Amino acid sequence: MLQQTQMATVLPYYRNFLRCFPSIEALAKAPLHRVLAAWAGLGYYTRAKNMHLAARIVMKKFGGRFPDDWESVLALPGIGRYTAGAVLSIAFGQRYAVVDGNVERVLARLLKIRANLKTSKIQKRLWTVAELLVPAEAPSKFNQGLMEFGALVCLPKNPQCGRCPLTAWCGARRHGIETEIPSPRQRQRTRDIQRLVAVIRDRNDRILLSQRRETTLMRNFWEFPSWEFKRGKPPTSIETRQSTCRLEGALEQIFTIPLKVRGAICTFRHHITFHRIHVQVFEVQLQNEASLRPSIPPGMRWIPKNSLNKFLFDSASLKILESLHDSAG
DNA sequence: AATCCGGGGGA
DNA sequence: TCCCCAGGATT
Repeated sequence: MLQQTQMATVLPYYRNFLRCFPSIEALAKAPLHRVLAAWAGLGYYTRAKNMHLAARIVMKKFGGRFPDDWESVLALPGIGRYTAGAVLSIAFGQRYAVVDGNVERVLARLLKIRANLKTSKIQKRLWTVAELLVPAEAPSKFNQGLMEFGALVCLPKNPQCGRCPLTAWCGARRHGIETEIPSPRQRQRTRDIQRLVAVIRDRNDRILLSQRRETTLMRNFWEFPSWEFKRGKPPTSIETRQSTCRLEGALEQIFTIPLKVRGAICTFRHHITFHRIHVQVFEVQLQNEASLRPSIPPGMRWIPKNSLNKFLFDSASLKILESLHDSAG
């Protein structure tokens, strides 16, 4: 859970997760959708999938007992060099190093490394140093202490050199360049994506939802039928008419029943990593009021409005749901 | 050895 | 908008 996610963000999820799945066995036996439900809102959902799979592997291959050797731990899905080191040192007291974002920064300042820390050359150096530093005695305390030191004292923006016990050994401090290290990382260029969302209702005020299956991305999550288009630049509000046509075209390809785009419900932007998704939500109605059993594509379901809360949604879909409540009064 | 990964929180 | 976060997998 803590991979690329701050401690304060993780804690409530962690507590709830352990309530839901108090043991490896409980986690392994649970269906994936229940694991994802406990993860919903935390992001990077492949972590949940990996942890679930890892629990099943531990049950099958290690009889439910978490392995305590480097190769076995590292081979588990979702566990890389950092997590393997953390588990082996903290849970099993073995002498392995950890280099997370905090340790990276602390060591880079101590060693006065001005280069990009993400290159494999520098990473290799940082890991080598961390492995030299970690003591055989209480590696758990050393590793956690080093990470905590980075989080509380050797801060990214305002390093607390005034109350740092290591200034005498700090190369960056000696040259007065502690705020210039680590060097700014190069950012991914954000990509604009246009997403057209159809809120389709039937005569009983049920709403059509589809579940993501084909994709590995956010699989099992439910969403409103939607179509995405890559953009060179963000769409403008003037393009609503164009979007309507585009959505109608997409609907025609999927549905055999006549549908009519009524109008826009809301528009908002949703950011995911380096994607900037311009979401346009449209109200869509069944044209043929007489069709009692409107045939819908596989993977889609009519959901009564009052049971929407039983389904797993990502953040963007939750925003749409909120707007529906708002517009419904 | 880069590059990508479809998250979220805080400033 | 920018920056960071107890990184991992893929190519």
